[in-house]
Amino acid sequence: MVDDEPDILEFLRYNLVKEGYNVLTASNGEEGIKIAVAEVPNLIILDIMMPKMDGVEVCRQLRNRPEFDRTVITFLTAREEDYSQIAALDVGGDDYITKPIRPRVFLSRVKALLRRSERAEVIEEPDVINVAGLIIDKERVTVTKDEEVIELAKKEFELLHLLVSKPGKVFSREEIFNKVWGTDVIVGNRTIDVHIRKLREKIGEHYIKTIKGIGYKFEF
Amino acid sequence: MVDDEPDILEFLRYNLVKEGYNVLTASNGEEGIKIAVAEVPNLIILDIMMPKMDGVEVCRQLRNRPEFDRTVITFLTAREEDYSQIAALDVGGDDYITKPIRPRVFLSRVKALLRRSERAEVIEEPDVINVAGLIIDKERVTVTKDEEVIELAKKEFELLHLLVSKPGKVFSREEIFNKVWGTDVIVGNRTIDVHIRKLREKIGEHYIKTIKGIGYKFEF
DNA sequence: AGATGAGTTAACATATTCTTAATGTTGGGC
DNA sequence: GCCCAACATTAAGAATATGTTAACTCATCT
Repeated sequence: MVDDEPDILEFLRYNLVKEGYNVLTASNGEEGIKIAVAEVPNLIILDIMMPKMDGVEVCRQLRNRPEFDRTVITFLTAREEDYSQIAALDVGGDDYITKPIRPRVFLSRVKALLRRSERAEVIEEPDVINVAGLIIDKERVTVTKDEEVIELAKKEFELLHLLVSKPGKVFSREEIFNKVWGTDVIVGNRTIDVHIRKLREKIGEHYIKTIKGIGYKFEF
Repeated sequence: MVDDEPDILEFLRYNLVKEGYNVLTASNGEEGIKIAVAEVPNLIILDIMMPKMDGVEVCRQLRNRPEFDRTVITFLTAREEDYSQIAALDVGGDDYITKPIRPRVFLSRVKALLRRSERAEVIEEPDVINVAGLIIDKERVTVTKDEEVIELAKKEFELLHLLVSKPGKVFSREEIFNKVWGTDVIVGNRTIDVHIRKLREKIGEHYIKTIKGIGYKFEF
C-alpha cells in the first residue's frame, strides 16, 4: 500500500491488519516499487495523488515487469478527480477506490480483489509451472530445461514441486517431511539431503539453496 | 494484580469484580509470578513499591518468558516517585496508574488496556517487517536493503528480528538470551556482542545501537 | 529368478555457524 | 583526567548441520 499521507496509511493498515492481512506500506512511489519488487505481494494499493511519482506511474512501471503480470493493482482516488480513473485503468489497474474511505466498504473491496487474485492463481495452476527457465510438468512428472527433458523420480518431483510452489520461501525439514512424506512415515534425517542431491544433480546446482539450520528454498 | 497492601488489593478487587472481571490477587512478587505463569492472565497489574521483589522486577521476569510477550502489564505507583515510571516502561511495562486511585478512572483505564490486549491477540505477527529501509522477511529469512538481498545466519536473523519487533525498545542482554537462545542454553556473555558485530557488518553499522549497561536497540 | 530403479540408510567428509577466550577500546562516574 | 566495568573486536576451534558416497532393501518388470 503506497500513500504519501501517513494518517491514511496508518488508518488503512490498522483496519487491514485487524482482519489478518499482512500489510507492507510505503510512503512514496519509489519505495513502493522497491518493496513490491522485493516481496511480490498479492494486492497492491496505490494512491494516485502523490508528489514526485504518482500512483499511475508506479502502476505502469510495475506492469512492465513480468512478475506483476497477474498481481491485482487498485488505486485510491478522491471522488472529484474521476478523469484519473481512465488513466489508471488504461495503465493496467484493476480497480479504484474513492476517498473518503469507509472502512467496511474498503475491507470488502480488498477481500473481493484478493479473491480475484487467488482465483487467477488457481486457474494458472494447471499442471505446468514455468519458473527460472524450468518447465515443471506435473502430469508427465518431468522438468524441461533448455529444451532438454529431465525425468525425475516421484519423490524427487514432489520435493521440487513443493519448493517451487512458493519460490523464495524457506521450507523447514519438518515441513518438507510432512508435505512430501506425510506425517505417519518416519525416515532417517539424511533422506532429504540425498534427494536434494539427486535433484541438484539432475536440474543443476544453483536452483535449490540450503539455509543452514532452517531448511531449503528454491530460487532463481 | 499484585500488591502488598491487603486494603488496596481488596478495594480494587471489589471494583473490578463488580464490573464483571475475573481477578486473581497476590500479595508479593513471587506469588504473583507463580499465579501469572499458571494462569496467563490478559492484564497484569503490579504495585511498584513492594518488599523483597518490586513490581519492576516482577515485570522484567515475566517479560523474559515468551508467553508474556503480548500480555499487557501496568504498574501502580505513588504520584511522587515518578522516576519509577522510567524504569517501569524500560522494563516492558505498558502503562502506569498513579495512586491515590480513583475507582472510575482506574476502571476506565483497565478497560482501555484490556481492549488493547484483545487487539494485540488478534493481530498475528506479520511475516514481513519494513523499517528504516530494511525489508525483513521471516518466510524467506532474508533482509533486503537497497534492492540488495542480504543473507543472514539463523541466530543473526533471530536476533535482528527480535530487535526490530519493537524498534526503539532497549532489549537487555538477559531478554535477548531468553528470547533468542532460550532459557535452558547457557552461553558466554561475549556471544551476543559477536553476533551483534556480524549483524552490523552485514546490514550496516548504524541500525543497532548499544545502550551501555542496559542492552541494545534497533533504531532508524 | 534375475534385472532394474526408486527409496532409504549409514558412515564419513565438509562447511558453515556458533562460541570462546584473549586482547583492545570506550564512556561515564569520581 | 583517571579508572574500571562494560562493550568491541578478532581469530581460532568446537559444535552442528548438511553433503556425499556407496551399499542395501524392496517392489516391479521381464
